[in-house]
This record gives sequence, C-alpha cells and structure tokens, in this order.
Amino acid sequence: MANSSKKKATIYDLSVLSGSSPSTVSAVLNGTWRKRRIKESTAELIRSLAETHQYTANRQARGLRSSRSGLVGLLLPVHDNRYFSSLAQTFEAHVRSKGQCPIVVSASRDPEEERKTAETLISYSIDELFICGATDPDGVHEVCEAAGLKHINIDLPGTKVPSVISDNYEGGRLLTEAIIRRFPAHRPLRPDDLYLFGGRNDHASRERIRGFRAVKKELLGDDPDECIQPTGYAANNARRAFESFFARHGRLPRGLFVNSSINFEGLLRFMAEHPHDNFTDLVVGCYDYDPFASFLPFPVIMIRQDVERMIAKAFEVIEQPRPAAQIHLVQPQLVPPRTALTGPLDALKDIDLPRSH
Amino acid sequence: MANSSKKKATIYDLSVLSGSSPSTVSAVLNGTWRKRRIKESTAELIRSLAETHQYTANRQARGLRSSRSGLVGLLLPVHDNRYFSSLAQTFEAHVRSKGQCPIVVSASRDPEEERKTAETLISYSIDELFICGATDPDGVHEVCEAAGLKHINIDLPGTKVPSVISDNYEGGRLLTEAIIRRFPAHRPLRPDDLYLFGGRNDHASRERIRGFRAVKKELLGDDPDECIQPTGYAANNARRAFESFFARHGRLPRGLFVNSSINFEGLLRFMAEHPHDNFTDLVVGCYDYDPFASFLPFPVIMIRQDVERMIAKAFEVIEQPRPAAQIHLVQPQLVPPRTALTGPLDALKDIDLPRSH
DNA sequence: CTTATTTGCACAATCGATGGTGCAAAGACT
DNA sequence: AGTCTTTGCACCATCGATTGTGCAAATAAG
Repeated sequence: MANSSKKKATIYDLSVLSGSSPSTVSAVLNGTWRKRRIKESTAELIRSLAETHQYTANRQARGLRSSRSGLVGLLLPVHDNRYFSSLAQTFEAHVRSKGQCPIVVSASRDPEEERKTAETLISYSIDELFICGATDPDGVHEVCEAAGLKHINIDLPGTKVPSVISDNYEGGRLLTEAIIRRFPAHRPLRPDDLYLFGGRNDHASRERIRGFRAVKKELLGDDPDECIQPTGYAANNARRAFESFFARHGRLPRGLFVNSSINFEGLLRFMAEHPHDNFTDLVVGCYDYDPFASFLPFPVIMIRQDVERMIAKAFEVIEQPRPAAQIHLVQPQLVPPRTALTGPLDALKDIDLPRSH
Repeated sequence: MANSSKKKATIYDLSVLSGSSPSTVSAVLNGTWRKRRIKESTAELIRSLAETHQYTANRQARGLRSSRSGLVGLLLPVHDNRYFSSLAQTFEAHVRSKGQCPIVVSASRDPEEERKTAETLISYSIDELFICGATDPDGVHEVCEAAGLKHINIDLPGTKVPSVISDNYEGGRLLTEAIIRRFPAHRPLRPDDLYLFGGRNDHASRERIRGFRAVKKELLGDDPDECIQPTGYAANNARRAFESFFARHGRLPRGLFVNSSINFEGLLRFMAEHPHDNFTDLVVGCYDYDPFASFLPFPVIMIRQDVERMIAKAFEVIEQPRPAAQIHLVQPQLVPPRTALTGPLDALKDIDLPRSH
C-alpha cells in the first residue's frame, strides 16, 4: 500500500509527485488532455501515479465547478413493490450504462414530500430527474423548472413536461374483458358481480376505471356505480373495503378488478381471515404483475406494465432538446393465470457459481 | 415569482441583498449563527430573504468544504425483490428521520461492481455506507477503509466491521422442522424426500444448510448429500435444477426448502410447464417472505427476516465510536401458510383520500 | 472620561477540480 | 541567424459554502 496512509489523493498530490501543475493532472485524468496538448509521456506518468495512489476524483468538487454531478435521480412512490422496484432495477442499469450514478429515492405519494425530495436532489446538482408515479407531478415540475433541471414523468403524467405512461385505458379494457370471459357461458357474470377496488383519483386509476366501465357496459350491458371502489393505495384500506362488502353480502363479488398489487395484498389480508371455500367462484384481475400472485389458487389475471420499454422511452425522450409536453403511451401486457415471466433480474448473470458443498 | 428568473440563489446573492457578508448569511442559514453572535434582527432579515428567494444551499459546495455530504448509502444486491426493497424502504425512513438523504444503489452481487460502486459513492463523499448482502463485504471494506468511511454489513457478514444479520442457522432449523412436521404421521417424509435448492457458498446459505442438515438428521435420521442443491441466486438456474430432478425422478421431492424468493420464482417457472396435479403432495419452505407466495395452492411455509430490527440495530451499531467487528444476530420469524403480514408500507399514510368518482 | 469587555460582523483561506489565457521553449521556414 | 508556428504546459479565477481570526463599535466597569 504505497501511500494509502490516510486521506484520498487529490490532483494536488499528484501534481507534486509528477512535477506537473494541477491543471495538467486534471486534464489528464478527465480526458481533456489531448485538447490541451499534453505530451503523451506526461499523461502516461500521471496516469500511472494516479493508479498507484488509487486516485479517484472528488465528484463534489467537480460538480461544484461544472455544475453537473453525474447523478441521475429517480423519484418513486415506494420501494417495497415489485412494479416500482423493477422500475428502479431497470433505471439503474440504464444510468449505469451511461457512466452515471443512479440515485433512487421514494416520497411516499405525498405531494409535499415529493417536492421536498426533489429540492434535496437538486441541491446535490443532479443532472436529470425521472419523476415516477408522483401524486403531484406538476408540483415537482415547478421545483425542477426553477432550478433548470431536466425532468420527465413516468407512470403518472404531468402537463408541463413529457410523460411516459402505460396505456391504462387499454390495459383496463384488456383486464376487464379477460375477467369476464373467464366465466363460463352457462354461469355468466352479472354486472353487479364485477367490482373494481383500489386506486384513487389519479390519471392511471381514472383511465383504468374508464376502460373497466366501458367494457362492462359493452359486454355485460350495465355498469352500476357502486361497483367502483377506489379505496386508495394502502393494503389495509382495501382489506376494510372487502370486509365491508363481505359483511353486507356474505360473499365477495365473483369478479374482482384489483387496482395495484398493493391492494391485492389487502385482498390477501381479507382472505387470511376467511375460510378458503369462500373463494371457489372467484376470478381476480390485478393491474400489476407479480409472479407469485399469478399462481394463487384461484384464477388471477394480471397486467404487466412494460417497464423496460417505459424506461427506454423515457431516456429517449429526455435526451431530446426541447421535447413536447406530450404523453407517450406504452402498451401493457395481459398475463394469463399461472404465468412466470422473466424480469430485469434475469439480465444479471449469477456470478459466483456454487461450489460443491 | 420574485426572482425565480433563472439560476438558484447563493449566499452571495443574499449577501448583497441583505447588506451582510457571505459568511454571515452562511452562518444564519446553517444554524451556527448564535455561536457567531449574529444579531437576531440580522438573522431574521436574512431568513426572510432566503425564503422569498427560495434559497437552498448547494450541497456540493457545502460537502466540498466540510467533506460531509449528508448522503447515506445503501448498497444492495438488487432492487427487484421484496426482501431487499423492504430493506430499502425501511432504510430510507431511518435516514430521512435523521435529516439526511438516503441513496440506494445495487451492485448485482458482483464483487467487482460492489467495490466500484462503493468507490463511486465515496467520490460523492457519502457519510456512511450500509453494505447489504454483499458477495465480498471485506472487499468493499478495503475501499471504505482507505477512504475513512464508516460502514457496516447487513444480511451477509464481513470480518472487518460489525455485521447485522439474520440468525440463519436458527431460521434454517425452524423452516426445516416446520416442513417436516407438515407431513402427516402416517405418510412421513423420508430423508431423500426433502431437498434444499438455491443459495451459494455465502455465509447465509451455509448457515441455513447447516440448520437444514442438523434438523434432518435429528428428525429424519439421515441427511443424504445429494439433497443439497445450492444452485445460486438466479431463477432460471433453479428452474433448471427442478427440471433436471423431475427428469430423473418423474416428480419433485415432497418437501422443498427453497433458499430465497428468487429461487422460488424458479420453482414457479418450472411449475408453469407442468400440470398442477404434480404438486398435490408438496410442501415448500421458502427462506424469504412474500405475501402472495404464502397463499399459493400448496402449503408454503416462509421465513420472514426482521428487516425493521436489522436496520434499527445497524444504525445503533454504526453510531458507536469504535464498534467491534462482531456479528449481531437478529431472529427471523416463521410464517405459516396463508399469512398476510404487514410491512414497511403500512407505516405510510395513504394521503389523497379518494373522491367519489 | 478612560479602560476593559462584549457584541456584531467582515475578511480571507479553504475544500478539489475545471477551463480560459498566456507564455516560454522547440521546431519550421526563409 | 531571424521570424513565425507549434508544442507543452503553468497560472489563476471560479464554483458556493464553511470557519478561524481580527477588529471596529457599542456597552460596561471603574
């Protein structure tokens, strides 16, 4: 360990060691040295010194000077959810491949926290911000705009900058139709047998509900209002809604459109309290994909949002000079019951092959 | 919008506006002003100016000067996994409550990438690093050590700094015993009917396997080597292992100890290819908890690692001046089939109550 | 009224890297 | 040999905040 004595080496240390000026060292190590006509041999010397002294640039200093940090932010509602965590996983890979550092933060679907979190990220001079599933995208926009920060919406659209979102109307239609068709012709679903639970007054929920109602009207002939129960995005709220329905009717609706896997967890909590034979004539459609949920002991039809394409599209759009504040729709995918799809983790190689025990 | 003209306000702008020096402005805004005997009225003036001009400190500049950034890092293997994402969720809440900024990054279980990622985080002058599930914790330690960065291991232990991990031996025992006892006395499990799949040569897997083998020996009287199949941490590797077993035996083992939910996904992929009646005499124990998996159509016994306690303990230990490089065990919890537990998301309030549609 | 103390703040160096500018030495050309 | 280019690099201001130090003005003590 040459001089791994204490603190990190700086360009000034290398400057002394190499006999060159700090600016020369800097130029060599950040790649601008050809432009500055540094001799090849000088560069070589500095590079080798940097190597032996384990030099790595202080990015705060660099960021301060250049007002760019190399950080790219992703603002999520929550981490603990397969949809959002697969977004994070995919986002990370993209950012890493561009040589930048991903920084993923959640803001709990709280508009105030969303803005404050964006402020915090801005104070670190992040280069770009991907605003995902924000409750108030335009509020976050204000903050970004004031700081001159490039940003884009994902999953839930805003009105000021481009948004990349799922085609929730189409997804809602697909899922609703699949639920209905799952019931045999001799015991068809009645309109008041198909309920939607979960979601709130956000763009995604509204579109899904619109699709749900349209298909119900088309295929079942009616679409009663009480079948729409936008109970929010908390498992226990959904659970209470199921309990309440069950208390009133002594059973669940035969067909359930569950908006988001979080609310599906609410359904599980409900089920844990009731004997299984209550659920023998049940078809669940869930707007979100989870491999385990797909194999539950009743038919579960799921919608898988196309995370890869959404992220790819978002990066494509954000790189444009002045992109229009338009909505880019990405088609989601209908997943039949008992389907195990691959995900972002399958792109990773499993490194350390197991040794024999 | 007073002067939200273009760029962010700095202490120099406020200095001019207030007629005070930049150092005074700085002191007022970072809270050290009493120590510097700034007049209350001066402070008040500056604070109000900061307010109207939406001043927020440039943290890169602050970090450069003070060599602290307010960033606290969490290095994960992957995001897209309920266990790790719930760790991230819990970690975030802790860091936020201390007024710092969490930064969560994944390194794909690749030792090289783990070190490089740590280097990157260090170059942003993060204040602390939580190393979670690292394949080579001691390698990351070297990097942190050289930079004088406080760090701690979670989930997988290192030898140089403290580690907070699950009691995997005990967890392995609990889970194995629960699987065995699940079989009725008149059709008991034979030793070669209980297999372990997944994991590699890491500390957690070794301990779980040790617990598994000990209990098998105790309860079933034998413990054949071929029942241990540490197929790594990739769903498709596990799937292939199940396929291969199935090809040889025409069925699966009656009892399965599946190491990690990722490998459980491999089991699902296998199941998707085979008719369901192959799995009527199957009990699965999975070392990881997932609410949906808990409700699958065969008995699934799960281990829930105590994420909250692990994170809390890790913060407690890392705050000690010179903590011993010891292992802190946290007891995991056995989760019987069909159990819907609450998680970190339940701590969040669901903000925007749904309006009537 | 003088000296000692306290109050209130300004000054300037500093953190580490970047990039514009300037200038000596080496080489090319007449 | 004298002038013109080109090469190779050093110098210095700068990014925005922090912090040790110094020093007037206001106040207190004698």
